[in-house]
Amino acid sequence: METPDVWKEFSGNVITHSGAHHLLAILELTNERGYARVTDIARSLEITTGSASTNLKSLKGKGLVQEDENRFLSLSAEGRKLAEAIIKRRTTLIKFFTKVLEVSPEQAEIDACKTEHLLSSETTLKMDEFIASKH
Amino acid sequence: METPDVWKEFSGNVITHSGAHHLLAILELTNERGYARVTDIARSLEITTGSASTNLKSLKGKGLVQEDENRFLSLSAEGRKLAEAIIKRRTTLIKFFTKVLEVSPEQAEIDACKTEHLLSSETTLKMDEFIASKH
DNA sequence: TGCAAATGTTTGGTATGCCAAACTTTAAAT
DNA sequence: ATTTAAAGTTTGGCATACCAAACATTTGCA
Repeated sequence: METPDVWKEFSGNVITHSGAHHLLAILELTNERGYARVTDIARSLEITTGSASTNLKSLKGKGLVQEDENRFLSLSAEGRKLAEAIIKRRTTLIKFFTKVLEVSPEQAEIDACKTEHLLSSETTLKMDEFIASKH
Repeated sequence: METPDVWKEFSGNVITHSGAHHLLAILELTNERGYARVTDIARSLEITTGSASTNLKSLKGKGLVQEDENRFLSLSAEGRKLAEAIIKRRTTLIKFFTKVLEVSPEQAEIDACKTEHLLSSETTLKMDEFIASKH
């Protein structure tokens, strides 16, 4: 039978798919180019600057993103922690899907991308341990 | 670097989390009680009948849900196929998480619920094969 | 038959998240 | 210095998806 308390947890996720990718974009852009502006993030995610501007305002409001006097964006400590956790999850997922399950790299990337912000730390940790012990 | 064509696939899913659970509710209710009305689905998912009514109208429009002259709802052939595929995925995921990864049953259920409509058939098939070969 | 309860729909509100287009601001280049 | 280009924000529109509350319909019982 349905278990409503479980299915409704979907909407209670700490970060949305879109939000997660904005954080990742900031992290990657600053690592690769040294800076991340609204335009850079919009280009990276292939959305309009208008959408990026609105989304980033929301992330700023949540204390995950900061902006300096020259409009350069960066992650707050909390945002950075979140982004790094997601990257860690993605790496684990892709490794697990391709190495353990022998899923094609293309599909593994898509599945990892769709679920990296949703799977619990318990499950990804267990995947990590599985890889470590058997491979 | 970001791969926007991949991250954007999230929104291109065939069915949303909410939609999936409406289909599952219809399937389970008809199996267990023989019928499914708007009220039954709303109660099952713990949403208002107003929300259920609107959501089901949309699913009817997509040809996944049908309604007879007495307002009893049922799945179309396509809707049934989709719902059964999701149930199959959920079963596989829970089994894989608990048996292979040794994730707690509670967390396995939550993670399965969050990702059952998102993971590709390739990945879930590989999980199935893994369970079959090693357990 | 007629009214009350059950069932179902609609409306207005909130929130996310995308777009296009208009607008403002900032920076650069002649 | 003025103009043009780049960068950023705001607005209105669309779609999903929830809610509460008002409204409509149907059903069942007295």
